[in-house]
Amino acid sequence: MNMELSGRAKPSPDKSQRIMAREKTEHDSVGIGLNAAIVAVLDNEPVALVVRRDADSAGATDVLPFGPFSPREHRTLEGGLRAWVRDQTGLDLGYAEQLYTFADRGRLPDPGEVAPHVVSIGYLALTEANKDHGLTQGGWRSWYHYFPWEDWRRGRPDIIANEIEPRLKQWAERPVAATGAQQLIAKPDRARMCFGLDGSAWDEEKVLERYELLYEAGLIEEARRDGRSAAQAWTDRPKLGLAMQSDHRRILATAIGRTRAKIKYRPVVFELMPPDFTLYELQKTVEAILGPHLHKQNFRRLVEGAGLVEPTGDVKTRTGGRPAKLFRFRREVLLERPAPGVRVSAPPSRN
Amino acid sequence: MNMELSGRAKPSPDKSQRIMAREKTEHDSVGIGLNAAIVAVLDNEPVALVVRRDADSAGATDVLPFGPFSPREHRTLEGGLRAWVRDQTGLDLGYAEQLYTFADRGRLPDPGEVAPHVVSIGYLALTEANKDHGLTQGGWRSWYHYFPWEDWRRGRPDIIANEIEPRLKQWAERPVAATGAQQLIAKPDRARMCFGLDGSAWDEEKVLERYELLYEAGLIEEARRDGRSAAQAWTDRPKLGLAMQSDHRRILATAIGRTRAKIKYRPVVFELMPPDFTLYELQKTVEAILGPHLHKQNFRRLVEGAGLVEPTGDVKTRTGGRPAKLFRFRREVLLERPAPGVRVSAPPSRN
DNA sequence: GCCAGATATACTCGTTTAGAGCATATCTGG
DNA sequence: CCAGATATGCTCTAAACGAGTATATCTGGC
Repeated sequence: MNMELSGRAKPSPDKSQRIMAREKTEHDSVGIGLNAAIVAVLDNEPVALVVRRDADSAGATDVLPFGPFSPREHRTLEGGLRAWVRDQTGLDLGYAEQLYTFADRGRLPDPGEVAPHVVSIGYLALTEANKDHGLTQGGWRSWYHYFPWEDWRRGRPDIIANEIEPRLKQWAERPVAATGAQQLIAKPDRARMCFGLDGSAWDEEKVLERYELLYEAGLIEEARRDGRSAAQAWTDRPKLGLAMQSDHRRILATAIGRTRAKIKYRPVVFELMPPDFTLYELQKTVEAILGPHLHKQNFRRLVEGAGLVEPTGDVKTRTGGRPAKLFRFRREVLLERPAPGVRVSAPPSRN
Repeated sequence: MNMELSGRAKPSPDKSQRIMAREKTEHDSVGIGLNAAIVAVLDNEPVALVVRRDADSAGATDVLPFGPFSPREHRTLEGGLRAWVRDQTGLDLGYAEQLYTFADRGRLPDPGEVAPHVVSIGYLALTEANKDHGLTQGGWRSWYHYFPWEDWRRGRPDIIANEIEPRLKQWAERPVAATGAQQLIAKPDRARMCFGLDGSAWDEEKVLERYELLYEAGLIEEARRDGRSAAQAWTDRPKLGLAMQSDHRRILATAIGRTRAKIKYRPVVFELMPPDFTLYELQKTVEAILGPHLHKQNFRRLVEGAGLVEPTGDVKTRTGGRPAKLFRFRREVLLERPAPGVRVSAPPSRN
C-alpha cells in the first residue's frame, strides 16, 4: 500500500496545533435553528404541517414548525427537535431524519448591521395524518400549494407551460453577469433539465433544483424579498406557489425531494400508513408522493414479492367492489435484505 | 382537496408570533465547525486527506481538515469550506457536497463546565489524487486504516471473525439497561445486519451504522474516550482501526458510506479520475471504493452502454497486453438522462 | 333475485436487463 | 516466433419488468 506519496504526510506538530487552536478561539457564535418538514398523506393529498398565516395580510407567510436548538437542554439535535415539536404542536414524531443544513442568506436584515446569524438544520419527519387529534398548533396543508409545478397527478400542470416556461426562457436568454462566476451548466440547459422542457424527461426528485432555479431566475416571492434584481420584472404575473418565511420553502423542497427519492429504496411509505391498509391504499399513498399513476397489478406483485407486507387475514368491504384484503407492514424486512423499497419505475413520459 | 381537516389550521396570530419571538431571543450561541472528508483514489487505494499525528504519542490522533465557519467572512457554507481548505492544504476542491451535521456529544470536556458547544458540519469532497502537488499540510491516508473491517477487496477481512464478531456477540447478550430506552431493533439483530454475521448479507453502504454500533458497544477508542462504561472491558485486545480526534471518524464513516452509495447512481467516479483513463482503470477505482470485484466484461458494457464515456481515440500501451483504449467522461450525460451512475450489482456473497 | 357496474386479484406474455462465460485481438518478453 | 497477459467483442440464460387478459366478489338498481 502506498500511503506515503505525499512528502508532507506528517506535518510538524505546531501546524496541526494551530488548526486546533483556531477551532477553540476563532469561532463566530451563531444560533442553531431546527426546522421540521413534517409530512403526511391525508385523503391522497401529500401534506406538510405548517403554521398558517393569511397570505393576503401584508407580508405574512406560512412557516414550518421551527425552534432553537439548545445544547444545554438537549443532548442530541434530533432529541431537541422531538421535544419542541411535541411542545408546540402536540405531535409525537415517529420517523425523522436530518435533511440539510442551510446557512446561506440572501441578504442581512439591515445592510449595516451584522445580524446574529442563524443556521437552519432541516429535518424530515414522516407521520400518519390521522394522528393529528392532538394538534395544538398548525395544520396540514398540501405541499402542492407551495409547489404547484410538482403536481403531476393530473398530467403536466399547466403552470409550467403557461407561466414557468416563458419566464425561464427569457431568463435563460439574458447574458450571464460578467462576475466571473463559473457556470457549470448553461442556463437554457438547466431550465430544460429541471422542468422537462423541449421533450426532456421530468425527474420528480429534482424538487430542490427546480426551486433554486426559480429563485435564481427571480421568479418567486422569496427572491424578490431577498432583493434579487431579476425578481422585479414579473410583478404583474401570477405568483408561482405560496411563499414561506425565511428559507422554509427551500427546506420543504428538500423534504419533498428526499421523500420522493427515499420512498423508492427504503420502506418509508409505511410511516405514512395506518397499521392496516389495502394494497390500493398503499399505491394511492405512493402516487400522492411521486405523482404519476402506477400499474396496479405490477405494483401489487412488486410489494408482495419483496415481502414488504403480509395479509392480516381481514378484508375491507365497502370498497365498491370485491373486498380488498388488508395488509400490514412486515417489520422483519428491516432485518433481512439490505434495502427494500417500493421500487417503482418511471411511468411512460407524458410530456 | 381537503386541507382544512384540522380545526386549528389557522392559529391565532399571537401564537405564531411567539414562535418567532423565541427564535430571535432564545438561541444559544454555538460555534460552527466545517469538516471536510476529502477523498481520492491513489494506486487503487481509497484515501482521505488527513493531518497525521503519531498514534503512539500519548493521545494524539489523526484529524480531518477542519476549520470554523464565519458568517461574516463567507456568504455560504461551501464557500467557507473551499476557502480554508485552500488556505490550509493548498488544495482547490472540485466536487463537494454536504454530508451531515453532527452536534451530539458523548460528554463535555469537563463535567462541571459548560463548554462552548461546537456543531460540526461534515462535507464530502472528491478529487483526483495526483493533484496533490500543492499540498502544504496533511497527507493522503487509506481510509481502511480507520475502518479495517470495510476492506473486502481480498475477501472478508479477518478482523470481523477474529475480533469484532466475538466482542459484539458478548455485547449483544448483555441485557439492555432499564432506562426505558426503546430499542427498535434488538442488539443481536443489529450486529448481524451490520456486519453480515450468521449468513446475513454484507451491505457496503452501512459504514456509519457499523461505526455507530461499534461505538455503542464500546469497542472503539472513541467510546472509551467519551467515557462509555462498556469500553473498558476490551483494553487488552487489539484496537479496531485507528481512532481520530473528536467525531472525525464518524464523519469519515459518513463520507465513505455516501461515496459508496452515490457512485452507483450518479457519475461521481469521474471526479476521482484523470481526464483520460482506460476502462480497467475506471473499474479498479470503482472497486477501490466499493470493495469487491466486478465482472470486467459486464462493467464495460454497462459503462459504455450508459453513454458515460467516449473514446478519446488514443490507446494506452504498456498495459502488459493488448493496448487499452483511452476514454474520457462524457459530460453531456449530465444533460440527458436524469441520473446515470455506475450501477454495479452486488457480487456473489463471499461470506 | 338478478344483472350491470365497479373493484380486487390472479395469471400470462413478450421485452429488457443483468450475470456469467467463451472467443478473439493485440501487445510484451523471452 | 511463441507463451503469457491483457483488452475487447459476442453469446447464452435467467430474472426482472412493463403491459395486457381473465376471473372473483362486492354494491346498487330494477
